[in-house]
Amino acid sequence: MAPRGETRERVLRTAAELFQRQGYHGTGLNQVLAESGAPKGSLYFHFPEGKEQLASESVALSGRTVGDALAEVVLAAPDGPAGLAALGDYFARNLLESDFGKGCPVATVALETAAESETIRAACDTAYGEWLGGLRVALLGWGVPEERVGPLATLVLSSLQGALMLARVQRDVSVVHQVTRQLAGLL
Amino acid sequence: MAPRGETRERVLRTAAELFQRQGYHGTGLNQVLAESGAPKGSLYFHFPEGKEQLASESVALSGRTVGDALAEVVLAAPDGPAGLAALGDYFARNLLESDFGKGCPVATVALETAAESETIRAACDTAYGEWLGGLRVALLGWGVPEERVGPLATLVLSSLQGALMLARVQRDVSVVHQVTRQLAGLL
DNA sequence: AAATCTATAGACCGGTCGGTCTAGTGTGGT
DNA sequence: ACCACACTAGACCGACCGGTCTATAGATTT
Repeated sequence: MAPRGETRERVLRTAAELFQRQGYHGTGLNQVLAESGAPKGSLYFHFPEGKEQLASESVALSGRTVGDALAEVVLAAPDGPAGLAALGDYFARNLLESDFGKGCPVATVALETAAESETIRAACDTAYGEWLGGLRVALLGWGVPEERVGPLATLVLSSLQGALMLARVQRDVSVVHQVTRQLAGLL
Repeated sequence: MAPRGETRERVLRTAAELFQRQGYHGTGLNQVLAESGAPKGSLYFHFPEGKEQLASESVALSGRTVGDALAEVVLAAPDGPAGLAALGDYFARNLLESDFGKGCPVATVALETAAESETIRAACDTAYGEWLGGLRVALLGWGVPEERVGPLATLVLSSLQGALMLARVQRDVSVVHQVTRQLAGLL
């Protein structure tokens, strides 16, 4: 038998990847099970509240994973413009490597379920809240005046999210760089 | 019998509304049929390529509808800041009136299907292209220098799209206003 | 070694999915 | 009057949906 918690994590990671690529309603539990190699019984043992719980935890996991990666990328940058460029590069690379299959790991599920499942909506809200917090810290570190940090972090997150979506639609990452370059000019 | 084309349009309008609220995979054809009062045979008579065609045309319709409304709102504005504020107000009102059910009529379907259906992806791309074109014209009219118009229109569209998504997730329109206010400061 | 608990395993369920098919109905042309 | 044609109407299909259930295997405790 597999070690404690191993199956749970494998299922969760598979689900996170599929939800990111195909969205909530576009991803079937059977597919998650097939790709993770787990039987149905295990799924409902580890996630007794079913698909909703699986999606909530997937969003939380993705949010944390990407949030950590972003923090690393951003904190390594010497100044604001470099940091924003690194941010854009990070997402652009993910887009290209997945043939535009993987944009924001939260956005698709967020839009699909915001009005349908309070649980998932809250998980998405939390994930974005964490990113916003990280952005504020980074902006402060780059010398942005304290009273501008809040709105600016919001603007950066919004435009990055929009750019990520447009890039998938256009199958072209240039919009991401175009946006981050202009954001850099604001600092 | 209903007049020529009447059923087709009723189905299309119902579909557009449902796709906007629930996304592509979250909307069933049976629901579209039930709400529009059409039988299944009519659907496949008017849309022989099925759900994909219905979604493509819905996106095109919504894109045109909202695009026209935006053009009206924006062209009525005396200057850039007023125009951007009007843009934000338009979307914020839609969000509030629908209890955060209706954000961008294209975004959810776009994210869900960009990697899955080339047809729908192209329709979304066209819709956003039209909006971008309208934005460029408006910016030019507000005296933005010609070489800045392209990138700036992209930034406005991106950040507005991101803000619309975040607003639904946060169930709060303030992010929309926060973003349009900062964009206005860029002109 | 017996008992207990965690987790796996997958058959099974009613319901809904997108899509097809055949029959019929109202309308305009001739 | 008749015929085409455009459109309506909904029964029907296999596939798949999320979810439940019972049985069992492996590890852990006593």
